[in-house]
Amino acid sequence: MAGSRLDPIDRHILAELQADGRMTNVELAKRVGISAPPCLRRVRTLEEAGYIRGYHADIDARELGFEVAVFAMVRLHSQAESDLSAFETRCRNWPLVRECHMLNGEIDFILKCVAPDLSSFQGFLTGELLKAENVASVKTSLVIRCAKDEPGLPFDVLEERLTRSA
Amino acid sequence: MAGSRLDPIDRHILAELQADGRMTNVELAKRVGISAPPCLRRVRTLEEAGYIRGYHADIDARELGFEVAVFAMVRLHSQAESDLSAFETRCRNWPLVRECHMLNGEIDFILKCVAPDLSSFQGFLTGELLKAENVASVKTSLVIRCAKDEPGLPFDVLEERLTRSA
DNA sequence: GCTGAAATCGCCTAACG
DNA sequence: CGTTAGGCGATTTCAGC
Repeated sequence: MAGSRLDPIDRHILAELQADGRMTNVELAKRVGISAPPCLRRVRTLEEAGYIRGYHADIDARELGFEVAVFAMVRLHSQAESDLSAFETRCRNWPLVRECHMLNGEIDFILKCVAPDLSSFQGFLTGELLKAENVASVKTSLVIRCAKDEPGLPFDVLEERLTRSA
Repeated sequence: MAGSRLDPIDRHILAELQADGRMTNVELAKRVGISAPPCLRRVRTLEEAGYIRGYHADIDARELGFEVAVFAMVRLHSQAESDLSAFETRCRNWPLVRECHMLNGEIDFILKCVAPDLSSFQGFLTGELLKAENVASVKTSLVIRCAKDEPGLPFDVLEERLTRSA
């Protein structure tokens, strides 16, 4: 099983850094029960192995002036691989699109977008997304309110699985 | 406009910490062009004012053993406020549900879920979500692949807006 | 008010056992 | 993995703009 190449201390490190990515190494070491140098070595290894992709401040979108969030469900005309990846490349270049996931089922892609206000989103929608090549239809849903937005992964679920399979 | 209570240095700090949340304070100070002490004070102020909600390591879900991601579109029978918030509370207690957004339109909520594998997601779907009170229907879409998943916000869009309105 | 300079304290991070 | 130790960063204090 993936994730089991990591020992419990590594998983503990990941869980702590997910919860507080700015924690000092000595604090982290104390929490996971080892001394600072091996702890730092583990963190570096986890970074280089790709378990840790980066560290990011979590910034309040509304406070910063991004008042609207929108999910856009996109259907394409062609689902040929070259057309799919062309659309993905376009999404990566649109700053208002923060996430782009290819889905199974009738919808080809779901996009999570942010914008300062409704009119700037509509500018993007009509001026960019709907005009883009190969886009057949776009259904948008405004986020009325966000009830939960947890950054990472549920480590408790992982631990439960690993102890059960042990 | 929101976000304009911040001066350009504050916005620069936020952008840098969004890009690398583990940057040292002296490096941050160098990048934003002030010395370390006032830089640290600004960071603390931004944290206390709620602009910065936290710092999180970005962990690779697949590497950790979360192989599947799913979007679930949920409709409820009742949209009375007490019923909406009851559903939101349930979502907050489901570890596999990482995001829960209330939407306008025909779909009441969109949930972003992760799971170690399909069968554990289906266990959650049939054992928890579909059984939950007030849930009328759930349409799920598996994420085939993720083309873009940027943490954070597009600061360049913000800067462009602010310079244009200045 | 703000910033920057200096000084202290604590942490980071080698090298070694 | 732990301990030691030297260098650097963090953070307070204080002076200046």
